Amino acid sequence: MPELPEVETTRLGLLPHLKNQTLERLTLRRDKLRFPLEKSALEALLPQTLSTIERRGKYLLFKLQSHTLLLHLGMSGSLRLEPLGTAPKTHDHIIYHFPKQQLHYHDPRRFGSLEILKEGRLKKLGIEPLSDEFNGAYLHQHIKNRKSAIKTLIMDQNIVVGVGNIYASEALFISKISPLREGASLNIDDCTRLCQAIKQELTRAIAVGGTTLKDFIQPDGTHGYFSQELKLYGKKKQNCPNCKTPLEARIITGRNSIFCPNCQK
DNA sequence: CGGGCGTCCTGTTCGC
DNA sequence: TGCGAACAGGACGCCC
Repeated sequence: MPELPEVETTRLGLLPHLKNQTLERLTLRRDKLRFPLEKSALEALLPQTLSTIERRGKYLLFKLQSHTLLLHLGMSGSLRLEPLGTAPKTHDHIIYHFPKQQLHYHDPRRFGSLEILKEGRLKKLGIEPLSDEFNGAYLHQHIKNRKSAIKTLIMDQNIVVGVGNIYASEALFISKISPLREGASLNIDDCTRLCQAIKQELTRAIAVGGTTLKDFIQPDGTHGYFSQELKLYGKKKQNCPNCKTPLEARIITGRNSIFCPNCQK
């Protein structure tokens, strides 16, 4: 479930501990995650200093001197710092060894990935949702000829990155737009409201995540999810928090989608 | 290129 | 109560 806020919170939690530390080696405990792990190529790169950790969409970029390691958490991935010598738990697939601690990549469903960043790998990604470029005009331009449901379009990483099923549903609820509407049916004003809602939700979630940063270095690996704040997620069969109409659940492009048929038009 | 769907996985929740 | 089935979900590949 990591969407942009969880990835950003992870980045912010790790950075003070790992910036400018030497990544001495990696332990790869399986041959593949989502993709085969490039074992020999990864081993050949190390040791190297980790200069910083950046984020692009839902990807974490571990910047080494000569290369960048690209990590995606998939839907069940998490990272946690552990003392040197800590034994891996079930589903800890990768261990990053640093001089004073080790970083465990944990991912029960193994939808995540680790690869050496190659030229062009991220070139199709859309813009960052928290950038100034992401606004009503940009969104309108990119969806005005599209027949797909608006929810599918804001989750399309080629248009805007970082928005997954949870925050897409929340943002549509806040902006009172039905997730079922065709992209082309939204006018500039709809797009502006939706952009603002996306930015607001992501920003709030990062802020809440920031208050629970310590969780990322706890052995349980708990994330700073925003779950108490979510208005719809996990609430099928409940009533709209605004108007008390029963919430509706529909599958949109294979994703369960919850919305209020009264508030969201 | 757009759009729809299947696929990868396993822990959790659901329904009989 | 206990069991198996369905579900959860990001990104990519495939097909039309």
